[in-house]
Amino acid sequence: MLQQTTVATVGPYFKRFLERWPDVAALAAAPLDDVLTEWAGLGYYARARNLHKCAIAVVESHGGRFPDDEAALRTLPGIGAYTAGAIAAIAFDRPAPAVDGNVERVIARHARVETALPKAKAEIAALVRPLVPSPGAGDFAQAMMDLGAMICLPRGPLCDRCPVAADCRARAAGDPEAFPRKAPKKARPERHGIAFWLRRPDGAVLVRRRPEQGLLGGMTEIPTTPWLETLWDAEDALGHLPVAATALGPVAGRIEHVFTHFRLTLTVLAGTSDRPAPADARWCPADELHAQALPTLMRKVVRHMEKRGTAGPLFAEDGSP
DNA sequence: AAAGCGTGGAT
DNA sequence: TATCCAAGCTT
Repeated sequence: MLQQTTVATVGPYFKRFLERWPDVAALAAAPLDDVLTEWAGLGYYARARNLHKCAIAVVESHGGRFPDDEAALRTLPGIGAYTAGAIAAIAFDRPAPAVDGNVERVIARHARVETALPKAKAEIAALVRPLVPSPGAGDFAQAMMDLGAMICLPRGPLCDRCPVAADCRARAAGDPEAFPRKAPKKARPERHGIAFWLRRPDGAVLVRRRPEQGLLGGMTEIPTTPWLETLWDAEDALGHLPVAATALGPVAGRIEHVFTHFRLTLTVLAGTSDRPAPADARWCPADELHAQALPTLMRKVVRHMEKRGTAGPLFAEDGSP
C-alpha cells in the first residue's frame, strides 16, 4: 500500500484491510472484486491486483509463508527491488538494501551522484548494499528511510541535525537540494470524455466493470466515451451510449481529474432507460452505489450528480437541452 | 527502457 | 493554479 503513497493516506485503508483479511490465507481466499472495493480511492490499482495474486502465490507455492530471501521475494507479483529488500531486511533481518525514494535522496546527496533518476537506481543500490550491517539490516533499513523522511528532506534538508553531514559531498559542495538529479518530466496532456448517467425508473444506476488491464483496471465505472485529446461532438458521443435511453440531456458543470500522465475533463449526459444491462455492465441499486469499487474519478461523477439531484431529465442551468 | 499507472497533501 | 512528491512495479 505504501508504494508511492503516503503513510497518512494509507493508514485507514491498512486498518480496514487487515480487519477484513487478517492473514495471507484470508486474502488469497477473497474475491478480487472485494479487494478492489476495499482499495477504491487509494490509486495505482495494479497494486491491489498484484497483492491479491501475491497472496495466492504465497499460499500455493510457499506454504502460506513469505520466503525470506530477496531473490524469491522478487519473483512475487507486486514485489520489486525495494519491497523485496524491505521484507528481507525488516521482516527477516537478512542483509538486503531497502532503497526507496528517501534512501535514494540520502545516498545521491551523500555521494553526490551525478547520474539522474531513474537511471541512477542501480548505482545507488550498489552504494548501499555494502553498508548494510548484519545483524541489524532491518534497523538500518528503517534508519536510512527515516533519515531521508525527517532530516534529509527534499527541500530544506536539516543538515545541522544530520548524523552523516560530516562526510556528505553535497553538503560540502553546498548544493544538497540539487540532488538527486532527475530526468526532465513530460507535459501532461488534456483529455475529454462524456459520462453517461443512466437511471432505471426504480432508481438503479448503470455501472460497468473496466477491463482487467490498464488504467483503473478491474474497477467499477460510470460508463463513458473514450477519453480523447479532442472535444466530443454530441452525435459522436451517442455512438458510445451503452444502452438505449430516453430523455437524454447534458448536465451542467464538469468533473476535473488529474491522473499521473494526463488531465481529464468529463461532462455528463443523463437519461433514463428500462432496458437490460449489456454484458459488461449492470444496474446497481442506488443505495448500493457507494459500496462499489468506484475509483475517485467515478466518485466525483456520483457526487456531481447527487449534488444536482437526480429526479427526471436533466438540463443545463441555462435551460439548454 | 521509457512509459503507463492514482490520489491527496504541501508548497 | 502549478508543481512536487510520496515505503515503486510492470511491460
